[in-house]
Amino acid sequence: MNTIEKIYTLLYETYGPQGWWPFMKYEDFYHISDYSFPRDEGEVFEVCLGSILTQNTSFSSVVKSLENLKGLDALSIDGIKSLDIDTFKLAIKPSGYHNQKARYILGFIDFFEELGGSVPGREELLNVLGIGEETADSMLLYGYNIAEFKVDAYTKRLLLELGLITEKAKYKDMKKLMQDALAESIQDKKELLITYQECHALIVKHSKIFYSKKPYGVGCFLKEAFPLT
DNA sequence: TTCCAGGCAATAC
DNA sequence: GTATTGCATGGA
Repeated sequence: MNTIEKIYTLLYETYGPQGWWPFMKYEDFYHISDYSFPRDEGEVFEVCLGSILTQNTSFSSVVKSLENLKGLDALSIDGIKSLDIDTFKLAIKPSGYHNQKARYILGFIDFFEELGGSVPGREELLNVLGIGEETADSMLLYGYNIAEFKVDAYTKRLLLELGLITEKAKYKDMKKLMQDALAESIQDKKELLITYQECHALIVKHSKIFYSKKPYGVGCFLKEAFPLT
């Protein structure tokens, strides 16, 4: 087992399955151990919407925005389109950058509707204003069930602290590192997809505890298990 | 009060 | 291609 696989195993044994993506219709927003989601276009859109809203923002703030939209009966494409722009901005205000994100979301809706239910390519997504590498991978991984590993600030912080990358590592470097390592002993496509989904979620779960404030990694059992590997 | 959150685009070299 | 800056709110 390679180091990344060992890290994943330790995290999974510690925290259990996370069951991302969280959905608003559930009491606790998650569907632990149920990987049949998303199961319709509306849920795919909810993941994409959340992916944009959560940019540089805590998910608890995103939940507030989603609840605002739900309260306006606007947690859907048609719902959002029925709102006037100021009402929409106000609803997503808790997530920050509401002026930008409102533009991004409306632009994405146009793109999403043109897809007509087909699966967008990664490059295609990256051409949409407001969608960068992480957001694209978030949509593909959790919205479209495509095995594109999602790297975020936590992932970099953790890999850095464990000495597995250098400060210069780019998004695509870290993504390849994670994907290749996790794919090493997994042949089944669905199992690999679920592993990518769980792994990112577990990294966030773990990092919220040990890598949110400096100095990073104090008390982190991964650092003890893999001292400067 | 400061720091950080499940980033991205525009701009300047 | 790399570095810097603006975008904004909420919680610890």
